[in-house]
Parts: sequence; structure tokens; C-alpha cells
Amino acid sequence: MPRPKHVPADDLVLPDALAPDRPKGDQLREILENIATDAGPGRLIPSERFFAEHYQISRSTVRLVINRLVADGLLYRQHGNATFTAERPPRQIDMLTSFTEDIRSRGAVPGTKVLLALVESAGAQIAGRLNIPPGAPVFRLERLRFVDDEPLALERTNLSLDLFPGIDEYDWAAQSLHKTLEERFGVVPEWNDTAISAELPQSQDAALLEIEPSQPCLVLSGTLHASDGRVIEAGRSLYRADRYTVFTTARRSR
Amino acid sequence: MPRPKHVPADDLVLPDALAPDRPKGDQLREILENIATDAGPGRLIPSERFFAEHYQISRSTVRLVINRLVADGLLYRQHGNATFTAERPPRQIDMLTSFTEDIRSRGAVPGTKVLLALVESAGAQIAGRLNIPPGAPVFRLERLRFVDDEPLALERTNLSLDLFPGIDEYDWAAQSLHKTLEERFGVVPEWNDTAISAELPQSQDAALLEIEPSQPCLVLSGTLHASDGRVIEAGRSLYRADRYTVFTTARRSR
DNA sequence: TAGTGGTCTAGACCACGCT
DNA sequence: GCGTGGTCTAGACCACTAG
Repeated sequence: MPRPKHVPADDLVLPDALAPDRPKGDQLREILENIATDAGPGRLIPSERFFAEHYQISRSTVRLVINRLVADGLLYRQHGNATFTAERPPRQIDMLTSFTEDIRSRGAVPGTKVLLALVESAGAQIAGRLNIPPGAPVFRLERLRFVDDEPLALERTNLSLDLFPGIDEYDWAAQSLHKTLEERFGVVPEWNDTAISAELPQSQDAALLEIEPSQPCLVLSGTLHASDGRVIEAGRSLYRADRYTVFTTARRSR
Repeated sequence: MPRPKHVPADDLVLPDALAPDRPKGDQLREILENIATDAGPGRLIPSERFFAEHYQISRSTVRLVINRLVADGLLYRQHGNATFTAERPPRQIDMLTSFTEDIRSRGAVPGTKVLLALVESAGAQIAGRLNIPPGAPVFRLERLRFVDDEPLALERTNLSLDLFPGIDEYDWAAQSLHKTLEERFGVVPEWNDTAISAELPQSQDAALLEIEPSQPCLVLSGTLHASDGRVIEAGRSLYRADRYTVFTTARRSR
């Protein structure tokens, strides 16, 4: 008995045809994303050749789409065997998404108090982290972050004023830093680089966070980068460890 | 004056031709990886059509290679303009690489003492994290980890015995857990999922780590997954915060 | 407007693995 | 054996952008 073809399983609903007015790859991607999202992990996907024939498109087009989904971790392949749905890692949070989004996604109400917002000359350390010459103007922002009106974190961040001229003239209690960078300056955070450690807070910081100095804090220290490698911001934040946990996922690099 | 073509810059050394006996894509990938590694970020890459003509290969082949490098974060594209080298995020460490590799990469000598290695029935919590039925056999391993003969971490991890039969019969003081899983069971860690928090240690744990109970620890709690979604291990580890920092990077999902 | 990357075609042949 | 994914070709046309 010959090996059976990988046709769709009975319970797998597939559109009969693609709309002619939109990119075929996009439509196929949506179809496959739905399969991967609805089904659990390990679900068999119809073969590349099946999709090519079924939708009257080239197998190269199918492969292109599947390649991306594999790169995104939605599918995985077994050479000589088949393609399956993978389990999707939960969405990554820390530092790429803004504080506001992060807290909202955890189902709470974020709040902000600006402690400090000024322009100063970059010292050696900040200049190095921002990858700018020492003495260049730096916008320094310190904010106390609240969740449901309780203090959660003390955020200190630095941005190059040459890269973001006028960045010091916003109201950072109301405005999202990341959103402003994207909308006003067209800069999209592409990746970050964070060192996570635990420390007991200095007494002033403990007072701001309304904790005892014996209560540990998570320290998130890192830089945020654009795709061209420019450093968008360099910061160091103190989080109350009793109220905050960092969730992180890592994928094996291929 | 017409727009100049994106030919290689003068200082860019390119092999004249590809070897005929190896996949062309692989060779091109190596060439582009070298460019991306040697040059800093933001370096202009010759156009796809240039590579296609120069090496007498199809543009599709070139695109396939560049697609992967973009997915891996080594290059980035600007539609209608050009392709550039990106800054490479530093190598990801936590939990995907083994403790031994992690410590070695930090230039120190790792050590291990097995505190506990036994098989028990899965309680509700462990069963849930391992995604196995409650009561199923679980291999529980507790190890004290040393760096340069100083205690660094207390690792507690759980594995399904049904998934890895015989896993309880190795010497885990000498053997690498991840390496054994890969070599004996053909299971490759694909992604992890870690919650990072800070805590003061219980007094017994503090004693094992040779610290005061007032000294904070990093708590790494998470699961390690194979590409088919199976949970390889579920663990919770205590790291001395004065000696250990977690480095993590995240990339924007496309 | 010319050169870039983005989508897509219609094939070929190879490498691998299940039955 | 035969169906799977992996590599590769030689083109076409579209979308976008620097000069």
C-alpha cells in the first residue's frame, strides 16, 4: 500500500479559492495562521504541492509563505516527512512593548509621575551605551510608574537629543515615549538587550517605591535598538519584585 | 546623473566564483554572514541582481539566502532602496544553553553537586507545567551549581519519565542534561518560556548557597519546549543575585 | 527614471523517510 | 516506490525611492 498523500484532514476547513485582487501569499498566510492558531501543536499541515494545486498557485509561492511561518515559529518542518503546527511561544513583553501596554495587557491601570526630565551632557558611561560622543546632549527622563495607583517601578532612561531633536519638549506623564518615537521620528524599536539582576534598593529609591530597603527589586538595565543598529534609548529601571515578574522567551537561532 | 548601481564598495572582498560541488545558497550565505560579521551595522550590501549576475545564479536563490539572514536579524531591507547589515543582538543565553555552556562562555569553571535525583508521581502543579496527566512518573532533579568552586545556583527541574525513559539512571554531576536529551533521545530544545522574579531565599536554600537570608536571589521559573510543543522540562532555579545576571534580548515579531 | 526590493510563475532535480 | 520537503533556474511584473 503506497504512502497516503497529505491532503487536509476532514475537520480542516479551507477556503475554496483565493480572492483575485489581493496578494496570494498574504491570503495563504492568513489561512495557515488560522490553522496554526486554532489547532493545537503537532497538527499535520497539507503538503506544499497540495496548496499549490488547490489554489492554482506556484509551489514557490507556497514555500515562501511557509518559510516565514517557520521563521516566526508557527510551523516546523520535517524533511522527507511533513510540516506541522508548532506551539506558539507566548508574546514577548519586556521593554519592546511600552510600560503602558505591558501593564494594560496584565489587566491593570497604569499611571505615571515624572520625577525628572532634563537635557545634560553625556558622561562617558551613558555616551558609551548610547553610542554617541561624550559631551553630546542627552535627554534624561526619570519616571515613577504606578499600577492601580500603587508604585511599581522607577524608570530611568536616556536618549540622544541629536537623534530625537525636541524630545525634551513633551509631557511625558501623559505621552507614550515609544509611540512618540515612532510617530514623530519614524523610529521603530527592533530589538532590545537587557540585563536582569536583583538588588536591594537605595533608601531614597525604596521610599519612592514605598517599600523597605530590605525588600528586593528587579533591576532591568538595557538598550533599545532600531534595525539599523542605532541605539534608541539606554535605561535602568527598578521594579518592585513583590509586584512584578519579567516574562521572557527565547528561540533557538537557526 | 542616473542613480548609481549598488556594486560592492572598494574595500569589500568577494570571492570570484562559487565552488561547483557545494550548494550555492550555503556558500552565498557564508559570504554574506562574513560581511555582516566583519562590517559594523548599517553597511550597504550589493543588490540582489548584482549577486545573481556575479555568481551566475538565479536571483531567487539570492533572495532565499537574504530572506533567512533578515529573519535571523543579520540584515535588514529597505523596499525600493537597498539592503544593509544590521547590528547583531548578542547571543541569547538563559536556559536554552546549558548551565555548563553558559558559565564557560562567561569565562569561569562550572561545577555541580547533585542534591536529589528521584522518580515520583506528578502532583497537579508539575503535571500541568509538564503537560502530562497527574500521577504520571516524573524525574525530579535538584542540583547545586558552582562557579570557580563557589555556590551560584540551586536548580530544581522536572522531566517526564514517559518521555525520557531511563533518564533517572545517569550521573547528573558529570553529565549535561541537555546534551543527553539531544544525544540519547533526539530531542532538541527549540524555545523556552521563563518568568524572572526576585526573592529572598528560604533559610535552607540560603545555607546551601552560602548567603544570608537577607540577600536577594533571582528566581528563574519556566519550561523548555521542543519544536512540536512537547514540554521537555519544567524547573525553578534560585540564583545568587550578587553573582549572576540574566542577559536577554527580544526581537520584534514580524 | 532607473535601480532597488517584493511577488509570482512553472518548471527541474535532489535528499530524505515512511510504508 | 513515492510523497515529502530542499535547492535552484530564468524569467515576468509590481511597488517603492534616490537622484
